[in-house]
Amino acid sequence: MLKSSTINDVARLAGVSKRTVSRVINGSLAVGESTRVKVEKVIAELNYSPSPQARGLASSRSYLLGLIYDNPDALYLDDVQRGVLEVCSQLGYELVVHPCRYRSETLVQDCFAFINRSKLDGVILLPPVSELDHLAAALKEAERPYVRLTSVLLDETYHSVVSDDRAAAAEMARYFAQLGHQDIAFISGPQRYKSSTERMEGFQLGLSAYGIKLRPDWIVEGNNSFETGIECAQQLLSGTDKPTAIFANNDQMAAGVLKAAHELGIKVPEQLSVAGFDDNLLASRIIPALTTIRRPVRQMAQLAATKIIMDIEDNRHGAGHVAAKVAPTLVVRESTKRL
Amino acid sequence: MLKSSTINDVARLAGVSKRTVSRVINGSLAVGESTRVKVEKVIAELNYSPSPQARGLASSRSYLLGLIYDNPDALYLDDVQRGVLEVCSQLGYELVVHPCRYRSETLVQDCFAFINRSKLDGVILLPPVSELDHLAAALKEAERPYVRLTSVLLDETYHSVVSDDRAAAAEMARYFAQLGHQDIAFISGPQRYKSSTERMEGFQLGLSAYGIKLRPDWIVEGNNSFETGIECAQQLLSGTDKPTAIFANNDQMAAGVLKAAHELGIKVPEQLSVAGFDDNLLASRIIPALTTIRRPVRQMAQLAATKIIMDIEDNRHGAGHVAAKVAPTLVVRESTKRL
DNA sequence: TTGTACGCGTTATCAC
DNA sequence: GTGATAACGCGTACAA
Repeated sequence: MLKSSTINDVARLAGVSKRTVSRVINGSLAVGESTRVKVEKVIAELNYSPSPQARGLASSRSYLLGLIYDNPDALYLDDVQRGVLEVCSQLGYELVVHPCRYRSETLVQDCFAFINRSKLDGVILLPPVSELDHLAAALKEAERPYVRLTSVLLDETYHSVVSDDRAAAAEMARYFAQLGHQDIAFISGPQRYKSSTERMEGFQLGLSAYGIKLRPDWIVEGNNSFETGIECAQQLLSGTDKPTAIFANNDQMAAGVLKAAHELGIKVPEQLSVAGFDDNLLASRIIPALTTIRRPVRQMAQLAATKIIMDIEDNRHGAGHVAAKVAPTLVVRESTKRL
Repeated sequence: MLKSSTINDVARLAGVSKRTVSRVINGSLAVGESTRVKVEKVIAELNYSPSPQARGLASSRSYLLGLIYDNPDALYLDDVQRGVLEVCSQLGYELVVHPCRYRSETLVQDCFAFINRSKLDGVILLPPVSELDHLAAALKEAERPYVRLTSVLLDETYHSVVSDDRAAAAEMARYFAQLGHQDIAFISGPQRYKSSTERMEGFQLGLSAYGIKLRPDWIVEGNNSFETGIECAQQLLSGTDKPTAIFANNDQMAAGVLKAAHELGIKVPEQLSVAGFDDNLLASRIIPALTTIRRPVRQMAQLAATKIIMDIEDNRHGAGHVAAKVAPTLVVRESTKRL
């Protein structure tokens, strides 16, 4: 493990002082053109790159970003990680991951232990953890840069990247209505999640534009799992009059609906249209392939990384001007059909 | 962002020297019992934790582990991350993720740039990147601790955690045979992956124990994607005589087989038994639920983290004695049936 | 058993 | 514009 060259080596070979090299590295304007060129040449020759460790020690920064989440959907997570990395690795940051438990009493403490231990420069919060206002408040209090990925604006724009789930759900409603469906059911996610209420309200709003109102007994709540999707569907499909279409809060539950329908001998999409939300791996693989909503997760992650780095590098104003809202899109597949 | 306390604060309040505090932190034996207690008390009061930054600078370590992968399966990745973190966060390490491109010409350079930039203490390699002997060789050459997660032993045991895919595939063969199947087809993964050849050979070996031999034209190669799964299945199921069972190299392709069978009007499992490998999210959600092989991914990740930290902390001997092999298990669901 | 002094690689404060 | 020099927080010869 040959030790790499240091700023001293560069300084010596370039015949200048450490301080000057440091200036060049950090793009200070106050360096003579010829000196700068000379130094840059040596840097290139030595293949030198500054040590984040030492850098951090001196400037109390770590060049480390944290990703905090408690997310069941691995695909979503992977997408986020890749999006964040595309931005941050280019700017000299690395990403440290931190799964946690949303319902833990000690969540805030856990997060801060994580942050302090590694002296993270900032953290990105994924839903549903991102919806926790007290966590965000604590972060703000501690003046620790953070960005929240959410389904509705909950914070200043420089702290937020939001996907307009409400509008997306409304679009699904419009699509259902235009397919001729009137008897529509909705399987919601846990009401404690903002994403759940946003999607439900958006769906209802979209439906009402067509004069359609959801029957109260056709709004049931699951916990976003495959299993509760099955249970909710069984409940919905066991009555004498059945819905002709079901919109589930996510793909997992929609898959559960498919399963339940299959067991009840109900054909999808011939007798029942089903749609989900997320467009995760499942959606395109399952039979029939699921009509769903796709969020531009990768793009959201990139925006989040951009914002947080801007904030860290003392340009919160700039961070506020990066787009904060992205639009999910409807993906039509095989699980929905004109009535 | 109030600055946290340092080793000096602890020393001052405990009325001892820095050096002594340092000894306590690092568990040196050469500290008087009363002194130790006193120091530990102050540490607790101050909620002090040493800065990895400064620590690293002084001892040229970073307390950072890297995870290098180019993996299509997000669920697998998530499992690995959680497994690694369970171990390493407890021992004061953090995990930095690094997706890369398996087929890149500059893969080794990329990885080393990543490692050197953050001065990682060690890296964990996931398949298929873990199968690259020249990467491992470079790591060894650079004396950088690493552990490879593979499907067959490719390296010293202290560099390896392997799942016995060969044995697992053989078990699937036995299961198929005992179900009475004789006309069996196999969809392999890319032959450049060791995991593919291991599974194929294991399957063939297992079958031969029952006097069954795979017809050459019933061994087709996909690239582990859903799409190639469909294509391979179409090819397999278009002839006059069809196999009664298909074993695919992974769940994605098995899902493709289900899709193709569905489109061809072939009922699974009544007319065709299908099995996959991985037990990823898909397997239990799809209709019919997939019979497959489950690897103890979480456990493998924990073992890998344990080994690498042992190696880092200069106990390679110990690392070699941690289990290096784990056994995947057969998970029977609905997609297979007695002939 | 405990303490002193210095080094790790960088940034930041001043002078010049 | 440039350069000594002092931090930053911790580990570690070397002494005591």
